Amino acid sequence: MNVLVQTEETLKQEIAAAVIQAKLATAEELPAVILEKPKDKAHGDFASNIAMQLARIAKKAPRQIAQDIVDHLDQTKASIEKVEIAGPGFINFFMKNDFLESIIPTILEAESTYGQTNAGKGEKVQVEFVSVNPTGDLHLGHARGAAFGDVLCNVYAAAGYDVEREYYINDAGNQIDNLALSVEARYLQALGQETPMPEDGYHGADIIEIGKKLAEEVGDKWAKTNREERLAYFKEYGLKYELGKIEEDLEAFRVKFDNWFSERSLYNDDQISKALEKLQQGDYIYEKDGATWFRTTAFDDDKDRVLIKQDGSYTYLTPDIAYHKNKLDRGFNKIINVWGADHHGYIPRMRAAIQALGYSADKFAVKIIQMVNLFENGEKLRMSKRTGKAVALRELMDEVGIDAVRYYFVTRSNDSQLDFDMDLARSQSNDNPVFYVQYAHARICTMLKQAETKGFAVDGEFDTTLLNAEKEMDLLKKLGEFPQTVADAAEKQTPHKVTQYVYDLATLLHSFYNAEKVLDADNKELTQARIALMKAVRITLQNALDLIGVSAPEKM
RNA sequence: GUCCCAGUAGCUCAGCUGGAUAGAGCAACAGCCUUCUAAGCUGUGGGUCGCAGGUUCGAAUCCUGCCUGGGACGCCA
Repeated sequence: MNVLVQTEETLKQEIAAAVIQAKLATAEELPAVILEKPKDKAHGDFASNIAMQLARIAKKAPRQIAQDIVDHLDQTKASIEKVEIAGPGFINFFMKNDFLESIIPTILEAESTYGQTNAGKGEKVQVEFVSVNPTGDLHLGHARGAAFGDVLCNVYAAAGYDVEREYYINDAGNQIDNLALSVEARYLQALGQETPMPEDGYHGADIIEIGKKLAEEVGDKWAKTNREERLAYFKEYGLKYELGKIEEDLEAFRVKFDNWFSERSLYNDDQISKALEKLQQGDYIYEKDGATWFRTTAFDDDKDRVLIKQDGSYTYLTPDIAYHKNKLDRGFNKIINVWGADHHGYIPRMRAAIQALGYSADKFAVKIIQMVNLFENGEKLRMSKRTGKAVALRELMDEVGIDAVRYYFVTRSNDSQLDFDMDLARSQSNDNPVFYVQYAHARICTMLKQAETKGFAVDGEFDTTLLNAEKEMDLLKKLGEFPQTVADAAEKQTPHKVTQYVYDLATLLHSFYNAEKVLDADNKELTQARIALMKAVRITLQNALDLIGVSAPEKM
C-alpha cells in the first residue's frame, strides 16, 4: 500500500488520541483531523490546524491547546522526528525520513501499476462524452471534451473505479434528415447540377466529399430515382461515412469507446414510451395546447418542457430521457455527462428527469467543458459547424501533434474558457510544457543507458538511506504523493491535477539533475541508490503520462 | 429579465475541505554547458486575488449585492 497515506493515517490517529487524553475534547466533539502538506518546507511534512478548530470547544487559546496536544502525543508511534508550534496555533510535524525509504522499492515493484489504488472500491461509473452529431468533422472544442473525458476515465480506472466510456449517437431526428438533404445537394452539385443547399444544411467540406464520392461510385443513378428512396439511402450513407470518420479521428487521438449507443435503438424496443409511462405514473405529465408536457418545475426547473410536439413528434429531450433511464437501469452508481458549455441550460431539465424516473439526483453529474477560443495571427476565429470553418481535430493533430494537444487541454480546468493559439501550438517551441515533461523522462532513459555502458548494475542492490540530499528528499516525497493525487483527481473529477503533478515531478527531476551527478564512479553505493531513484521517477512519469494519454519518449 | 461559467503578475492559467509570506509557465532582466541531453538549471523584478459588505481566530477560497466578459434561456438538436 501507499506508505505516505499510511504514515498520514497513523499520525491522524495519534493526534486524535492525544486530544482526548489531554481532555481537550470528547471523542464526539472531536472534528475530523485534517493534515495538510505545507507549501513551505520550513513548516514541516504535515501541518495540522486542529488546535484552532478546538479553540471554541476547549475554551483555550489555540497555542496552548497545541502545546497540550504535543505533550500528550506519542511521537515514536507516529514516526515523528520533530514537532513545532507555529503561527496562530499550527502544529508542524517533521517526519522521520525512514518513512520515505520504502517508496522506491514500492514503485519498482509496482511498476506500471504504481499510482493505482482501490479508492473507488470498484464503484461502477459511466462517462458519456464527445457524442457529436454525425453531421460533420470533430473540431477544436470537441477535442477538448474528448481529451477531458478520456483522461477522466483513465484516472477513474486507476483509482479503482469500474469505468465505462460511451458515445451517444444521435442517429435519429431532424439533424440526420438535414444531413440527407445536404448530401443530396452536394451529390447533385457533383453531377454538375445547380442545386442550392438546404436552409439548415451542413456546409462542411466533408459533405462535399460525400457528394463527390457518391457521384463517382454510382454516377447519376440517384438523380433519376424517386426522392424518398434517394434520401433514405443518402441518410444511411452519410451517417456511416460521418461516424466512420469520427471514430477514426478519435482513435487517432487515442480515444476509444467501450460502447457506441445508438439513439435509434431506443425506438426499437419501446424504451421511449416506457420512459414516458414512468413519468406518467409519477404524474409529471400533462397535455396543453395540443402538446405533451413534462412538469420539470416540480424539480426546480424554470419552466415545464414539451415532450411531444403538436405534430406528434418528440422533442430532443424525450429520447434523451429514455437514454438516461437506460443508462441508470444498467446499474451504474454514477453517470457522468461531458457537455459543451452551450448545453448547460439543459442540466436542470435532465436532472428533473432523473428524479422523476425515481433515481437519486446525485447519481447524475454533468461536467461542462467551457469554450475554446481559437486565435490565429493574433485574431480570434469563430468556430461554426454550419459554415465549416472550424479547425478540425484532424488538422490539429497533424499540425500540432497529439501529445501537445492532449496535454494542453488537460492542463486547464474544464470550467475555464481557454485560448488556443494556433501559431504558438504549431511552433513546437519550448513554450510547450509537454516537451518539458517528456524531456525529463528522456533524460532519465539516457542516464540509465549510460549507467549500463559505464558498468553500473541497473537492477542491482541499493540502499535508499543514502539518499539524503534535499533534492532527493523532495523527489521521494513527490513520488509518494502520486497515488493520492490520482485518487483525488478521480474523486473530484479534476484530471488536470495529474497534469499539474507530472509537471511538478518533472521540475524536481530537472532540478535534481542539475544539482547532483547520478553516475559517479567514485561513489558506487550512492550511484546505485540514485539509479534506483531515477528508475522510480521514470516509472512515475510514465504512469502519469499514460493517464494523460501522452507518450513518454526514451530520447528527444 | 432569469440561470451557468469566468474575473488572480504584462499575457495564459493553477490555487485541494477556508490556513501561515498568493504560485507556475511565457514575456523582461542577470548568471550557469572541457562533466549523465541547455527542449535544462539558478536568481531578480512584477499582485488593491473585479468592487463593496458579511460569516470567523483566519477569506483568493464560503454567503449577499453590484460591475465586466462569455454562454444559455425553442413545440431546434
